[in-house]
Amino acid sequence: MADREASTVNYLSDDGLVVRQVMTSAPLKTPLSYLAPQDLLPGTIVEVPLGGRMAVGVVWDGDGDSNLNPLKLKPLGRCIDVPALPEGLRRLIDWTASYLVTPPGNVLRLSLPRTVLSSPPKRTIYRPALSVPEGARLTPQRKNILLALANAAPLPASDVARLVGVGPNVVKGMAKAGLLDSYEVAGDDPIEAMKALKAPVLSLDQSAAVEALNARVRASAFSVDLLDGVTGSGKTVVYMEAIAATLALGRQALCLVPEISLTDQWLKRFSERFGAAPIVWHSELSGVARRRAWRAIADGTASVVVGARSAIFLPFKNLGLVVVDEEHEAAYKQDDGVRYQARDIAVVRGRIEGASIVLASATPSLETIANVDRKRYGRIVLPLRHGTAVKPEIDLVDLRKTPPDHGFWLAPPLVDAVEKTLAAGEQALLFLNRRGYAPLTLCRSCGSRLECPSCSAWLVEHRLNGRLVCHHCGFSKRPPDACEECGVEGQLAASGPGVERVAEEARIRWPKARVEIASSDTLAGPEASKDFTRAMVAGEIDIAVGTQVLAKGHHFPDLTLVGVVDGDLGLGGGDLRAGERTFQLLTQAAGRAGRAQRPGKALIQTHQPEHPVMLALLSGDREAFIEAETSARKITNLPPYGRLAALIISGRDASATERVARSIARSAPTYDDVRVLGPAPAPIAQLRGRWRWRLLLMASRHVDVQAVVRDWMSEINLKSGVQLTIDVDPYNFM
DNA sequence: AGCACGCCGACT
DNA sequence: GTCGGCGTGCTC
Repeated sequence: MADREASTVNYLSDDGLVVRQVMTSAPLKTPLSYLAPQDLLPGTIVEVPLGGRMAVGVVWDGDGDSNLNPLKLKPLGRCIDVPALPEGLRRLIDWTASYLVTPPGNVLRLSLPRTVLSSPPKRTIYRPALSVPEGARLTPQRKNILLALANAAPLPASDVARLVGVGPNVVKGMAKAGLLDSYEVAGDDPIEAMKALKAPVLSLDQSAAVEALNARVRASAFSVDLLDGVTGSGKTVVYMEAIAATLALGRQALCLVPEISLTDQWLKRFSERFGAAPIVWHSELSGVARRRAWRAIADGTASVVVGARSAIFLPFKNLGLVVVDEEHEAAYKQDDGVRYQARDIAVVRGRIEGASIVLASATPSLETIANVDRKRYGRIVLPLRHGTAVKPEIDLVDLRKTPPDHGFWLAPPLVDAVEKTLAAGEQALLFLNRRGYAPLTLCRSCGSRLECPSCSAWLVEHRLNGRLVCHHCGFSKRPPDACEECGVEGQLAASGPGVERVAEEARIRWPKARVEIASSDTLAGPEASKDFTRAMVAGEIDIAVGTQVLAKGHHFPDLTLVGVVDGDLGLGGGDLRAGERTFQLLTQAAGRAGRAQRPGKALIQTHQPEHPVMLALLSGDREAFIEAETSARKITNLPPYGRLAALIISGRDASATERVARSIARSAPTYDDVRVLGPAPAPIAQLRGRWRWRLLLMASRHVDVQAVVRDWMSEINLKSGVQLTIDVDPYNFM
């Protein structure tokens, strides 16, 4: 770094040590100062003494604190054999910490998981010997191995064996006989190289979109574009070409996906286009896979990564493109720990790295729409391809006029539609975004409800495994025989439907139909998910009853009817994005119907058919919905036209927590353009045994919310088990 | 985050 | 009388 010679205060004259800043994962406001050799580059990962132990840290940028006495500083420890943290990522960590009002060490932990620090084991790899030794037997198997290795990089025995279809001992035997040379190298398995294979045939619209995106990529400068196209318009094809253009420039590409379970079909298409699988990154990766991916991304050998939100903090060496698929998905917002929004972080990273950002969605978020309107983002519209997919016909079922029979959940119009679908030999999907059998169990004798012992939430009955489950903390127990309040037996009644109960109704109404449930409970793991998809495509299921895991991504050619059991679910509550989210989810769910040659139909059951969301769904007029929602947010000064920050005060002691919340509220800032609401008990007042109070700061868009919050927090001294969490741009108001 | 220091219950 | 419970506080 060029600034070193200028920082004379940092020189310790005699032994050539300088003061350097080192960031550790300790939740401190700034990095700490240490004595370091002059030639140590920022980004280097080192061990440092910290509070009587050795901690891992990253050499940070900038000079040390000149107020510290250099003679009292400690020297840093050994360097760790890991690629350095790139400059762009260091700047991103600083920016993110400042934006979220959280210690940068907390953000660093997202970029530097512990598992990547371990050294890869030594491996033995093999290549053909330069000359064939005398008397070595050349069996056909051995010949094949020599042939396979002739033009390939040296490989470990197991890989050679797999390539040729023999056991690994054949390879080792050849090394003993002198036919192969073996040597040891350190490092994880190398990454397969990508090469652009056959370019796809594109429609005219798709070609135009590809041209526009690739011009952005080739400019090698920061840009953001909304790729706006309904399901079936070929968004994936288009942004894959942008990835190809990025690879051609020798830069890396990242594709963010909201849930990693969606990537199966994506990975297949990717391999067809690029001849190798991309690196995947998500929370369930094993230690070895994590280390291999992280190091390959840092040293630049991994050129394409597909990952969940945390992948935005990976140490890319030369990032040229980030695609945020389904950019409107709430899953991009992390809702505990460091509460970041990966889509927003992607845009910031694009600015730092000089990269192109592509936000892809059929139902863009209002935040993105606002940025398009402000001309900060470009917009590339991808119209529906003619002949390949048809918008489903959407109808509302007014539950007030045609209610379901007592004890049932499907109203007569939906029952009729399912019957017609079954008669035509086609498939129906009943959509209900509620897991389990019944969301509530109540006692008919005393009226009490079964509640979680450590959360203020109802226990959800799951009949498939015979338990009552808390969806917030995971607590579960066997259903009791008698009411715990009044002791009366046999009076506990399931109330309301979940997918299991709707499936039960479907089996009663249509005993011959093959009914399957698809929720995160029944489709846990990629295998179960693949099985279900296969059975649907093969026509082995007549009626699928599913939660939102079914609403997206999959393509079932014989599915022609989607029934939304409770369209109003999610419209209530104090969530500012309730309408937007319902519109997006129901649009997606309805979009499952009739994607192939057969026209589809979607029926949405609702108690409020006059609600703007329902009217927008009915007319298929997305723009009208956006306009109405936009003007409502403008009037109320809510995002994206105002700023929000939530303060969550939590603790095990109910009254101490309330006291702290009230005292924080009393010291709230009093500026124009800033309002503070609360404190109010959180809608789920107790979660995992902790009582929670909330404050909401609302400000105009030009207010520096972070500065206001930092200022406010500087006067607050927390004590005695009460914790304060700051959530900038909150999504979750529970 | 870790880890030490610090004051109150059941044990060799 | 100690061993250790985890509440509070600091880390260059």
